[in-house]
Amino acid sequence: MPKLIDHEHRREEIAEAVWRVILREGVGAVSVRTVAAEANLAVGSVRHVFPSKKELLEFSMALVHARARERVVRHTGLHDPRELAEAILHELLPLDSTRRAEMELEVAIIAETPAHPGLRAIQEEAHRGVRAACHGVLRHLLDRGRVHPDADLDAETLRLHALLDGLALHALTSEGAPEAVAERTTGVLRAHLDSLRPPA
Amino acid sequence: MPKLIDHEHRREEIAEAVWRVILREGVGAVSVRTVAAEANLAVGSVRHVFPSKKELLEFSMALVHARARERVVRHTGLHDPRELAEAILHELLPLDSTRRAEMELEVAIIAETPAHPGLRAIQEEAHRGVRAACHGVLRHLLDRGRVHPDADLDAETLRLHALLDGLALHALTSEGAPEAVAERTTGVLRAHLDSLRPPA
DNA sequence: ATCACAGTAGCACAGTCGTGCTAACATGGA
DNA sequence: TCCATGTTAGCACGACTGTGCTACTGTGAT
Repeated sequence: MPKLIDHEHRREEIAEAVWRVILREGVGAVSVRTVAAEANLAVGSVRHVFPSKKELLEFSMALVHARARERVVRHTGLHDPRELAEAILHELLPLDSTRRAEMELEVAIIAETPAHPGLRAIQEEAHRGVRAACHGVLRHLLDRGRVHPDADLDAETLRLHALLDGLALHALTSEGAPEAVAERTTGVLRAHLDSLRPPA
Repeated sequence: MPKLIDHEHRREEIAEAVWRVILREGVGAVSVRTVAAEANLAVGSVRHVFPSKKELLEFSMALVHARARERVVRHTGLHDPRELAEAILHELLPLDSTRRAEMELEVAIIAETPAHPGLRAIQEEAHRGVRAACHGVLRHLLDRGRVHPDADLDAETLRLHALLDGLALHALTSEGAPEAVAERTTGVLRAHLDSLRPPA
């Protein structure tokens, strides 16, 4: 038997190279050659693991969502419902460079769907995941009396989800120091959750 | 004097060809050649008006915003504050094919900024415009007693703006019949404006 | 020591890209 | 009628693209 390579690990290394290229030069700069150079591999090696560009791109984008999902579930043990809510929702906002990169990649995915229809399903699955997270957070808050009992849970889920993604988009495109942007973003989210509380 | 061409008109025709290419095949498919073909012009004619691809792309994207702005200001005469608010905000949501196309182009602009830094300023100007529209709408509602007088106008502006763009993003990516999506989107917005009203 | 074969390296092909450039064309003022 | 010139048309260049393909390398089980 010849030398064996951990395929999954290699695929993730290459996907991360794809990410770096997109963040630095945009999706348009992603090519088998640029990615191979970024990963310090020969083109042949990349194509050995990803036979076509389509698979390269789809795997890289799906991995973005997988990583985010991992981070979110890591918070599910928190007890205080408000703490849990903010921890989970903050994972889905571009508050540091890692999460910011994820959001930039998310936009790139959406923008690329006309050219790569295979990305649509990947994007939709992530969309449903975030929606479910919003629903879960609100349900938890409602059950613990932190949300007005007359609230329409489904409607509030739509509103929170839209607010969350809108804040994410704005944090991505707005100018200013990262800390100031993060502070403003979390402030809006905090105020929104406050506005859902039952009267004291 | 030889044949004269209305340059401004020609530029808009070409920009609309750029839009069609982006919507059908993605930003990556925009090239001097594909755009010339889409506009039924020779490459030379396109390059006569837009000497480089950079200018072609930047003008096309700026025109997206100009068109949207035109539509928004057309509503400024409305009397009822709530009617005015919804009319303006609806112009900024992808509720029909025209506005949907605009939102797709908006995402393409954001995704292209790493590759074309000149688009950043264009995007930021549009961002400030929408923010100002949200502020104006809320100020108007507040002055007419349709918003709780204790409300923090600046904070509510940030929240409404994020909600609006989040709803726009979701209307863009969500599956389902366009009418159903539009109904759900406007419903969330209506509920949000209701939640800002002073107690009866 | 041998050798099957996973992994690496890279050439070749046909196609597209942006841009510099020249040449033809057509038209309105003289 | 004639010509200056705005407009159109398109060739040429070097660079880049995705993919098919072959040749080489190194390793670990036999």
